[in-house]
Amino acid sequence: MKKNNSKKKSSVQEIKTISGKRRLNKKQRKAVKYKEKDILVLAGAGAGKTLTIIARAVYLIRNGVDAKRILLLTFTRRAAKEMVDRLTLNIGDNAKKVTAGTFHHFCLRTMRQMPKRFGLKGFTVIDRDDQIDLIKLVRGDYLKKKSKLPRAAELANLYSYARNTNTGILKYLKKFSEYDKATSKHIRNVIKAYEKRKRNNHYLDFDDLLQRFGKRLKKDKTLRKRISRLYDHILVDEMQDTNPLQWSILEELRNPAKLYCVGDDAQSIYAFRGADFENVHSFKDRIPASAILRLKYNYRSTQRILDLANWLLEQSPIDYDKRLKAVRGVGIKPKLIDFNSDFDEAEWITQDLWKRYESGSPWKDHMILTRTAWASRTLEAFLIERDIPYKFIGGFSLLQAAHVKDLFILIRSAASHHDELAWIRYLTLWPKIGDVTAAKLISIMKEKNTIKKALKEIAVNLTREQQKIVAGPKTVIKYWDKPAKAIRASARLLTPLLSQRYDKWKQRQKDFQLLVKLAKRYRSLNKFIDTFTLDPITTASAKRMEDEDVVTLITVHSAKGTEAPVCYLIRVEPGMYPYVRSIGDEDAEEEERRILYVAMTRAKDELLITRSCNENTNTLRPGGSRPPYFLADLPSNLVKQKY
DNA sequence: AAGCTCTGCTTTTTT
DNA sequence: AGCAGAGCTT
Repeated sequence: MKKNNSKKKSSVQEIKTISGKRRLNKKQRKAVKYKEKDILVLAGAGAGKTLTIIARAVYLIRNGVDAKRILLLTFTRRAAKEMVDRLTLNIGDNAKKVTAGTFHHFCLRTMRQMPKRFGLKGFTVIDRDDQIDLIKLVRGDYLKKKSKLPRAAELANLYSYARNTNTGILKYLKKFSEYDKATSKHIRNVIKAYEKRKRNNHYLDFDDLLQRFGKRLKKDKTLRKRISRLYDHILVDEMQDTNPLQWSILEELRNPAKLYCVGDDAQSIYAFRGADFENVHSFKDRIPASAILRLKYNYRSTQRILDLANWLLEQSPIDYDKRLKAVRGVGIKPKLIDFNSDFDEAEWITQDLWKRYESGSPWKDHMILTRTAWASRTLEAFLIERDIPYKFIGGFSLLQAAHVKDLFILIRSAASHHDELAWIRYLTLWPKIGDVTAAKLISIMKEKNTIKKALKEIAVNLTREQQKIVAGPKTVIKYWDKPAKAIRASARLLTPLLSQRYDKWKQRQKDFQLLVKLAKRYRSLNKFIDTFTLDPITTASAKRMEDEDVVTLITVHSAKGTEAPVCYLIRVEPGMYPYVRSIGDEDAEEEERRILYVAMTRAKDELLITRSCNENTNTLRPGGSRPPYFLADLPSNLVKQKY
């Protein structure tokens, strides 16, 4: 198979990357070739976490491990895809045999393969928006009982957080929230009602994917054996972002397979999702026989950039024990540039981008990092106006656009007449039908055991003009195995309705053509729906292909694991770092520091920090006291400041 | 009683 | 841009 000159097994010295070959250093090689059972590789930003995880897989496969027996778990879909691409670069098509994906993806896949073993029959995966919609429905019932309740989105957050940390909801509320006892109980009741409704509809929300999987494996020893025996090696990326629920899944999977985890506690920025860097700190306590290896050298950035990042972490009360050392040399000092408004800021950035482009650097060498999707709106408008090609990553996805959701909901309603959420939304699209009528029709449909009978039954209850309502799902059913056709037909049917409902219709309609194009890749609508629920494609990234020469506009959270020669951090203002909503909560504020740290350490050669400190940002707190701000006491020698 | 429309308010991060 | 709630129309 693979030729080996020496008798020794092949060892990995070099790994191919998009930008060329990378030689592993001694420590990295040690990690990659680790023979004993479980290992945790702790590495600072840019120290080659991804590189070593790829190298590990390559090494294993070259030394005879069947690629099928490697499970590679990542945190985001993007990371999974990148890993597979990089693996392919090194070992070719064998890479496709590796099971790679997010925790959610892996759990869903396995449960779809053997639903009965997990106590499931047909089920629909619902995303966060659906979850909120369903909570809204039950929340409405409880609101009548005349006491206050948090909003649906807040309820979803509380519930999700409690589950991801394996905590009961009441216990969680007592510990981490300000709600009094009565409200807490009220909240619990709403959640119980939500769970019941969810069961009746055969829905699984994102957390169910993990929880159901983990629980079943724990209970059913035969099942645990069956699944855990499929893998010899489990590679886990971004270990610091795993939460207790995910850890419990790893516990079930990890024997006899060996664990190889990489992480960095200074980059833990998903606490809001229950991420717990105890999974990193307590690794050795949980698995006493394990090894921990630290990688110190930074291969990404130049030292001036790291000096600033190091300074930021040193300001923290937490000792991260992470002084990043650049291998690449001193480099250019980061720039800090002040503007009067976000308009001036956006204008300057677009000008700077053009200047760089015209002097020969491609668009794709530039990344713009934003704390929130919303905060980059001004800049986005400027990018469009000044004809700078860009893609947006993070924030809103294509599926979240109202009109796309409407179309999806039609397809889902055709999939099952028990899908309450889909039917409510679909029916209320039509004139003269509000939630009351919709609820009536849905209860009529519930009685029937096939969708065809259900459709017939509601047709009887509709006026002549309203017969079109049933035509929608009927058409979709007809084209079930031809997703592109089904979507085209649905779009045609909905257009008269939707064009009235939404302005800028022409722009929105383009998304439908995009969907048709995407749907062509799928053989049936089932797969299409699943994929889109779990991996929502963002509008901008769907429109542009991966390697196109475009500027990347990205939320810091999505940017983890990526890099670019030139990085702009925009709106680095008081109220943004730390973000206003985190102010007052010590842990949350500290997480904000790590977010800024992640942002800074994305830059390879140049880091440009921009901000506009106007009246708005200075009056964030009533009484005029200044909010905490990470760059408040920035030593002037660390950056080159401009006005 | 059900549906519709207008207005003002808020706007994190992701699977 | 989307949501909740008030008030208006059918």
